[in-house]
Amino acid sequence: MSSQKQVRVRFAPSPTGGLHLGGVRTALFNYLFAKHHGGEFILRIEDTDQTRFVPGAEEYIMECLAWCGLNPDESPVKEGKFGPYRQSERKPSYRQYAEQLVAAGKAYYAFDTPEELDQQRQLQPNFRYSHENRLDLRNSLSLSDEETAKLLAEGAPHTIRIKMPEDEHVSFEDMIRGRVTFETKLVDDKVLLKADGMPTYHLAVVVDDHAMEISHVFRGEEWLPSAPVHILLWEYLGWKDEMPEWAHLPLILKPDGNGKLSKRDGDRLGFPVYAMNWTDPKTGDLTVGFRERGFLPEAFVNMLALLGWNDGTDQELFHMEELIEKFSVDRISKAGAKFDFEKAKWYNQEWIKQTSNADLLPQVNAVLKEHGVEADENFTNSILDLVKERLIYIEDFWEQASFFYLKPAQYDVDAVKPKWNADKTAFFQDVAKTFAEQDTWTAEALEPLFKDKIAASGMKMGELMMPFRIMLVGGKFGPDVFKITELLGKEAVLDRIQAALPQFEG
RNA sequence: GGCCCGUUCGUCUAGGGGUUAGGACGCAAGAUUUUCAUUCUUGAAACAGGGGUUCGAUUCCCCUACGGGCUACCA
Repeated sequence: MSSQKQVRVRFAPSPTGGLHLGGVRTALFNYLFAKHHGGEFILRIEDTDQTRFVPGAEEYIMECLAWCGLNPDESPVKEGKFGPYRQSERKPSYRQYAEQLVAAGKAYYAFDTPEELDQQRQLQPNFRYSHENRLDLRNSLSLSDEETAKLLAEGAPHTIRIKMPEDEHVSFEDMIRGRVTFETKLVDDKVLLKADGMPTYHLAVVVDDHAMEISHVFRGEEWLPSAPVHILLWEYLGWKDEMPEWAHLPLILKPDGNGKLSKRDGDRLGFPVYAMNWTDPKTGDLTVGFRERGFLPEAFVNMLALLGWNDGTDQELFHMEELIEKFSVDRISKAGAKFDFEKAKWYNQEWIKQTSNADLLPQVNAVLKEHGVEADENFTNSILDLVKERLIYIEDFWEQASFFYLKPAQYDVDAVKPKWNADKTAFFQDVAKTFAEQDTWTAEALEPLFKDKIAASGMKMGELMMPFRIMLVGGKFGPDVFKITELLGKEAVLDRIQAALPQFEG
């Protein structure tokens, strides 16, 4: 039945927590599945009255998705036929369905206050609101109809809870895990509608998925224990035949130790956990995101897709089109995956190598600007050719190439001074003189010139190449020294030789 | 505690009744190089344990252990 359905999938983040690795990956897998099957990807905001007012949170989510290239077909900003796309704006329908369940005997009014329930939990360590004790608590099952009617008429605060069957098995076929079975007697009577009239996730997700004709649900494994509640709800609401297929994704775990990856782990271990910079609305603390840390979205998405999925070959680098084409649910692994930041960095490095200069240049220019440098694009483009494969992050460009733009502020004198002598000074004065007269300023022309002089001087190559490099660069690193010489240009090279010599002699 | 899910190198994983158990990251060594990086080559490194089933189990089944998730009027 579902195989004939239009594939429609949704991502339903809450606006309170920012978009971390797990969230983006859930969005990604939803997206890949939908697009692989030519279906639609819908963004629904799972907000409530309390959480909807986090300033900018919704925009943040949409910006993250856009950065990752996961553009929803429908969303709060791109409306379609299944709106509204914010849970807070769908409020009226939830109560109606909850009442419908009560009328059908599948749910009931519960008048217990949170305080009363807390008390129960104190008394009984394993307290569950369930068939075992629901008749001892204050609800429409234990009270007479008159009492219930009276309480409702008085406007007594109440919730609506699902009435779990006493002894049934609920089972379903998970697309990733196969058949999963639960005993209803061990599941509690979850609250469906809160006293404030807002639905809990359990009610909202079922009502919304039905209204939006969702065909497949991909969500984190942490939802697996509440799946029986959702399955029963689909059934009780009379929508059993329209129920989506389920897939519970393995969790992303801490790199060290155990447990779900959290924002704290990033701070502790020095890597991002959010797609983009995230400011905690409560504490005001800023957590650096992958984007700001210098990740290419292609690398970020690629890395996330391969965390728990592979195409069965040794291929590790995929662009989005390829991921869509090759995505397949039965290649999703079952076990949680520890996040490895080293591997994430490797993906980024590989993607920088793969990305054209033209695409990289705007970001490189931004890095230069941060350091107060404005430069000719062609000049930067040539430098990029030289240093591209050394970059793990775009920001590394500055570390690897700043000497092209700025004369070294200090030199690694320890590397040259001890072995310096008057012959070397003379050698470089001679080089400077020859270079000054040189017309063809290319690496190919300059290199033989320089090497001939070395041969003539009787000194060793290493004794003179290294000082030359340090004159130009400041340290013992960087690309081919004659390429640097070429790009720097005659004037700058001569200037740097003269600037460095006194330092080496001292 | 209860329920549910999981378990192949340190990490991400491929594989699957008979394999030298493959790849990648990281690590180590070597080659190249005027430096650093890149690149290339090589190396160390894994089937959680115990029972079955079987001629044969890392692969299938069960148990145990371990890990994780959930157990809110949060999602």
